[in-house]
Order: sequence, then structure tokens, then C-alpha cells
Amino acid sequence: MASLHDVALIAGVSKSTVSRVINDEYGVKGATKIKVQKAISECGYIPNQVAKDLKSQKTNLVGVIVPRVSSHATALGVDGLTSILDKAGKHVLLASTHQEHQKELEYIQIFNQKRVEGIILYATHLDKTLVNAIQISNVPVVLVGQDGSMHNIPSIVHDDYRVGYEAGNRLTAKGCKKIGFIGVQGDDLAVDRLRSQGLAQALEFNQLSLLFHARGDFSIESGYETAKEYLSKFTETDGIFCATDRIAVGAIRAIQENGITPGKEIKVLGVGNDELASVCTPSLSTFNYAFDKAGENAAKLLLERINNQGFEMSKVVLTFQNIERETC
Amino acid sequence: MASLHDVALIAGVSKSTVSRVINDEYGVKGATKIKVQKAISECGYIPNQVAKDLKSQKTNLVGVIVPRVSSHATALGVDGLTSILDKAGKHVLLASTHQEHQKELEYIQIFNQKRVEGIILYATHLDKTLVNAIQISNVPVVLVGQDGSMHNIPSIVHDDYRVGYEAGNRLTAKGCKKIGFIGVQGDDLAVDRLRSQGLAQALEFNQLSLLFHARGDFSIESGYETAKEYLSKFTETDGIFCATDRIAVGAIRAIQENGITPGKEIKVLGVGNDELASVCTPSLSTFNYAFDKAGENAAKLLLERINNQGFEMSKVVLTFQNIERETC
DNA sequence: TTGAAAGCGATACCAG
DNA sequence: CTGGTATCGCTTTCAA
Repeated sequence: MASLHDVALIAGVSKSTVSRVINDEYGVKGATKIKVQKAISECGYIPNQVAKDLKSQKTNLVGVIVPRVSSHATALGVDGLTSILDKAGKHVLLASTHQEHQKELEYIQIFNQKRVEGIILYATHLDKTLVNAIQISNVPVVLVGQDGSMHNIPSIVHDDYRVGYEAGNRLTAKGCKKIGFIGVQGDDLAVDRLRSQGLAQALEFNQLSLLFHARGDFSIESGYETAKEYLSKFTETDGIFCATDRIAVGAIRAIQENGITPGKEIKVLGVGNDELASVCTPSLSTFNYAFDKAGENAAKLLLERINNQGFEMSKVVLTFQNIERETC
Repeated sequence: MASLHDVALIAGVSKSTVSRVINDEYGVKGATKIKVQKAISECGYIPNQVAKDLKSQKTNLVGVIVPRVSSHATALGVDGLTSILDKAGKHVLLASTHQEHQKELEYIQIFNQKRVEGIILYATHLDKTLVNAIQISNVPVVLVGQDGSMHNIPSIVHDDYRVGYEAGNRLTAKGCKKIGFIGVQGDDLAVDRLRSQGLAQALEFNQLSLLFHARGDFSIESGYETAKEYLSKFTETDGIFCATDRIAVGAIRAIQENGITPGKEIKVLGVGNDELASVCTPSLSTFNYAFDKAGENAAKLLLERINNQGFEMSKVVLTFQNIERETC
């Protein structure tokens, strides 16, 4: 592959001159410029960005780590953050951990070696080793989805505790007394713990208590299975708060299979405002989460940290909107 | 940031020796090794991959260009391809064009400058300038979603003509006689042209002809609006083939608004087997497209081309499965 | 207006 | 077993 050197030889000038032409620097004679440009197209020269990056000590690269891209939250998030980073002239190095936690550590290290300027990490948990890996990172890390602010890690989070609280209020306002929660694995602070705690808090405020706290994974199928199991154990259930819309969609199916109408005998609430929620029958009442804004804000916050600014913000908490549909 | 040089100074050895320790090369005295390792952790040395890449003339980087990541096809595709590339030790540089065609050209160029080893391009069209940009690319490009094989561009495609043909057969088998098509912009060969042409071919074979060919975009909303408009124009419609499931979901809503039951008076078919299709009511009959396999195959084919193999394959055509549900 | 040379951070060959 | 040196492809002073 042709290099500056080759172009210089063909054009009969020095590398410096070729460099000047390429970078449109002023102070090159017109004739020389043309000679060089001819040489460039003649040998199909393509500037080597790797060499430039090394020389300039600047990569314009941002690393993004996600558990998987085919989820509502991450797909919209990635679209959001790329649109911001694009405008800032940054390029995105994308890594999917495919749900293997230990890969998060690996990629933080790899990205540091690749001299990215910052990292956006979509997390589903936050343990000691991960916090440590983030803290020893040489480049700023912005967390999305989990709150790392107590460890001084800038974070973009949704208002998970309050969404639980609001869910409790919406369900009790509709007359529910026996309310259960279907969450995910317990180490997911944001999705399982905070949302359920907020719910419990609201119930307590209304002199009620949580009927059950079930756990499955993020799939529709799991929502179905889990709901089926708990509905047979707790036949008195009249309200279910599901940690995500997909789980709720599964739960709705389980309820219907029992010959019960979701939204009447049993109210159901999800979280996220997944497109599925508007399309299923009965349509799912939920909370709109601004996943695209989460990505955008993560990108903006990271850009500030890269420019050694934005240190006054420890986290951004995104609000949500109640979406009223048929199930509650 | 500390470099080999700094480590060498601290340890009191030469850069060569430090390099040997880092790369675990044999032939270093135990004592020296320990000295060096101490120096490394002392100054927090992190190997510079940019320098390595320049020296080794190898980046292990693959560029991926998508119109947007938050679509069923691309999100699943990216998950599929990252899992394959991961195993091959390749990293992914991701670019979203946010539907701006001209960005495809830009990114092909940028990726070439970044010395990626290959490019996977999710295309929604294929015009002369794009073909040209691909052909002058110094690194192999694999196309996904559109067929570039006639231009000698290796491609992963779904069997779009045959899916149209099969749709025609499924609809006529259910007794439909007045069948319309709702597609997207006309320059989308795969999604609009091929699917509609296959449909027309099947109808012709059954002594029928296409009632209408409507065009909108990829959104549910557009499917709804377009269906509404054409149903009022063509009241005799008894079958609609939609280019995607999302469009079909919108169409179903429009049909229901007219007091008609989708699946009875008017049959509906979509394409893709989006999760929405199984969740909406009535559930949508469709065709399962293996979007994850498309990504995996693109990655595999690209890896072969990177290794100067796989030249015997000009394209991979992925098959589909009929998904029978309530609307047809 | 142009060129020579140093240097970014690593590797690899050749000496010693 | 270890060190010196050239090199990857580019930018950037400093001289001419």
C-alpha cells in the first residue's frame, strides 16, 4: 500500500511537501501541488490514520460496551450516542459482552490499549471488580443504566426507584390490594432492586405490603413462565408490576391463559414503553423511558469529561412519563 | 502516559528487554523479568496498541456500517456478527449513517484510512456511486441486505423474490383474489422491488394481477396511514402483503378501524418475524428471516476474504420459514 | 517555497 | 541473555 514516501518519490518532492498538500496547508506552489495531486491519484494513495494517530497522540475514538445490541434500551441508546459522537468527529469502537460480565473488564483494558478517549459502558450490574476496573482506567468511563456515582463514576440512570414508587401509586389508585413484582436477577440494582423497593415503599405508604417478588430474565418467555408460576401460588393477586415491558407482555399472556382479563381483575404495569406495549392486546400501561436520550446524554457527558470539563455533574437522572393504556 | 522507554529507564534495561518481557518471549533472566515487571506496575504502563498496529501493519479491526442500529434486522445482525468477529479476535468499528446515503461513502473512505481489514455494509439501496466506492475500497466489503453480486461484491441476502412469490401463494391459497402490496421507497431493491415482483409473479401464475403497489417508509405509523389510504381507494381488497412486519402491524390497525377483521375478510402477511408479529392481535402471519444468521454469515464471509479465501462464493442467499398465525 | 531530520511507541534483527 | 538500531507512516520544527 502506497505511503507518503511513495508519493514523494513519484512526484519528485519531499515527504514534507506531500504532507502539506494533503493537509491543505498554505505555502505550497501551485505547480508543486498539482504534481503531488497527480502522483497521489496515480498510486491510489490513502492516508494512514494509524500513523497519524500515533504521531498526533489522538485517536478520536470512543469505546462503547453493551451486554447486547438487540435490546430496546441499548439499540436506541447506541443510535442516540452515535448521533452525538458523530457530530463531535468521534468514531465508535463497539463491543458486545453477550452477557458475560468478565468481558466488561477485558474490553475496558483493550480499549485503554487502543487509546480510546473515553468509554461508555451499559451495565446490568456493578460489583467491586467492575468498579475497580473503571477506576484504574486511564480514560473517563461513563456508566449507563446503573448508578456508579457513589464510586465517583459519572452515570446516566433512569429514575428507577421513583418508577417503582409511581407504579405502586398507579396500581393502588386503581384499587389493587394484592400486588406482586416480577423482576430479574438480584444483582441488577437498577432493574430489580430499585424498582421493587420503590414499589414496596409506595405500598407501605398505602398500608399495603408486597405480595411476592419473583425473578426471571429479560425475555417474554420468562415473563410468561414466572407469572404462570406465581399466579397459581398467589391466586389472590390483583396487580403485577413487571420490571420491563417484555416481561409484562409474557405476564399478560399467562393471565389470559387463566381466563382472566388483564386490566380488569388483574392490573399490569411494565417499564420502558417498548413498541410491543402499544401493539399487544390488551395494550400495556407502562412508563416511557427515554433510552435514546440516555445514549445522547452519555455521549455528551463523556465528551465533556474528555475535554476535562463536566466534573460538576456526578450523575444525570432521566425522568419518565406515565403511559396510560388498557392494562392499568 | 508511560511508554516502553519510561519502563526501560526505571528498570535500568533497554527497550528491547522490556518488549521481550511484555510479550512473554523466552530468553530473559528471571531477575531481569521481575525488575521489569516491578517497573511496569510502578509507572502504570499500558501497551500502546496504536504503535503496535503501525509497526505490525495489522489492526484486527472490522468496520460495520448500518443505516441505524435500532431496527430488528440490524440489531440482531450486529449481535450475530460481533459474536463471530469476537472469536476471531477482531474488533468492531461501528458507524451509523442515520439513513443518510452519502455517509456510506464517507465511512468507507474513513474506514480505509483507519486501515480496517474489511467492511460489512448494511445497505438499503445500491446505486452507481456506492458500487464504485465499494469497488475502489482497498479492503474487502461484504454487503448485507442488498445483492451486489452482479458487481462482484460478495453479498448476504434474504430470498426476497421468493418470499414475495410464496406470499402470493399463501394469500391465494386462502382464497384472496384482490391483493395489494405495501412497500417502501422504490430504490430499495430487496425490500420493495423484489418482494413485490415475486408477489406479482405468483399472482400471474394464478391468473390474477396485483391490485395496488403502495409505498411508505419502515414505520408502523406509515403502514397504518398507507393502508388506510389504499383501503378506501380499493374497497374490494381481500389480501395485503406488507414488505415488513412493522408495516403490517400498522395495516392491521387500519383494517380494524374500518370494522373489518384482519385474517377473515382481509388476509395480511408481513416479512421478518419481528417480535411484534407474535404479540399483536390478531397475531400476524409472516415469514421468519434469520437476521442473526445474516450477521454471522457476513462476518464469516468477510473473515475468509480477509484471509484471501472464500472467492468461490459470490453470495449467500438465506432461506425463510413460513410462520402461520391468525392473519392468514 | 521546499527539504532534512527528529520523534510518536512499539518490534525485530543483528551484535556482543 | 541483553542492547543498539532501523523501521512502520506520518507531522513538525528548523534551515536553507
